[in-house]
Amino acid sequence: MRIGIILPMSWSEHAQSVLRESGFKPGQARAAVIEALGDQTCCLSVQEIHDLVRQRRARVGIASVYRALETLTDLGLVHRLELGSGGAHYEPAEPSGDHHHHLVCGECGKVEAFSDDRLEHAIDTVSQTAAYRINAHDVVLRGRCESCVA
Amino acid sequence: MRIGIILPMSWSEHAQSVLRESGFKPGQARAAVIEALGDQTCCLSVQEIHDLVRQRRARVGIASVYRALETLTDLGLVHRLELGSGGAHYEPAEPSGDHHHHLVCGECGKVEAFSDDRLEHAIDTVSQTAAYRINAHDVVLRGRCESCVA
DNA sequence: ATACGTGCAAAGTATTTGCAAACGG
DNA sequence: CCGTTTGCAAATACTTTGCACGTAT
Repeated sequence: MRIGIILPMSWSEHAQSVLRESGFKPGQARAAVIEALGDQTCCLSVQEIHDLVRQRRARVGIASVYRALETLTDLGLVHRLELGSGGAHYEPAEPSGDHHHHLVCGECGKVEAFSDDRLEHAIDTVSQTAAYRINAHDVVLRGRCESCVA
Repeated sequence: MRIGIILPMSWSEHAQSVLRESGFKPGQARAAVIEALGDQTCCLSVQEIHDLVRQRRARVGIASVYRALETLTDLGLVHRLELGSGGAHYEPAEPSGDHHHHLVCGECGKVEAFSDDRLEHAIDTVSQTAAYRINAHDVVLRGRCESCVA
């Protein structure tokens, strides 16, 4: 066995590399979606992603954005979130498996990330007990953000 | 102050009583939605609710179902769930505040309820620490159900 | 060459809204 | 009566699909 040199790789590079290895051909639209997501730490709506993509490359159709997001989701490169605000949100998935959950303000719609080891541990325990073979989970805390409470 | 006699009250009766106290007038469509939900222990899609409602009373429009569900959700009488399957799901909210979470099979779409004290506790702790004023939370575990794994 | 990727427009769902008629207090 | 509730149809929002053309191998 050969031991490779481990180089720091951004999420965008990682995503492109997984796509290539999975037999996908490079394309402008998908690359632009990956670039847009690569800059994010938390989730974006499809509309927001489309807007970002258009800032860099004109004439990318919304359909291509949806198609790219579906492909990336299937490969486990992005997570799809349903926050109850009418449209799905997407965010890059950490290759390490690390992940966070979300706080959603019901007033202004702001979304923030949080993570908590105890919560993750509790979920892992439940997942092992369940009759289902669990491979993913989402936690959404809903309330009002600081600004909206004031 | 008068102390009332506490009678066991079904969720349906409770919901009707809250509506009355909140100044809503009785109506056939909303009553039918409440009846349909009252029989459930777990969540139903809007389509399923509409179908159940129509089994008992013909000519109830889907719009009335949506309106009833919105009202009930606003009053905290039902919980709305986004399971990622394209449409929202609704279930009666226990007046006691007790609640459960959901296991979703990505293969066949089956949804089951589960609850876990340790998980609730972890969520409560996080909720108190957060900058947001949290008033609700959802947990969804995704995977494959027993039948689909086999 | 051949198959995949993309933009556009059209089709599909899911949900909301406008409105006149029915209904309850 | 008067305001609420409702059914229907139309409108809107979100997402998927069909198709012709571009592009990479």
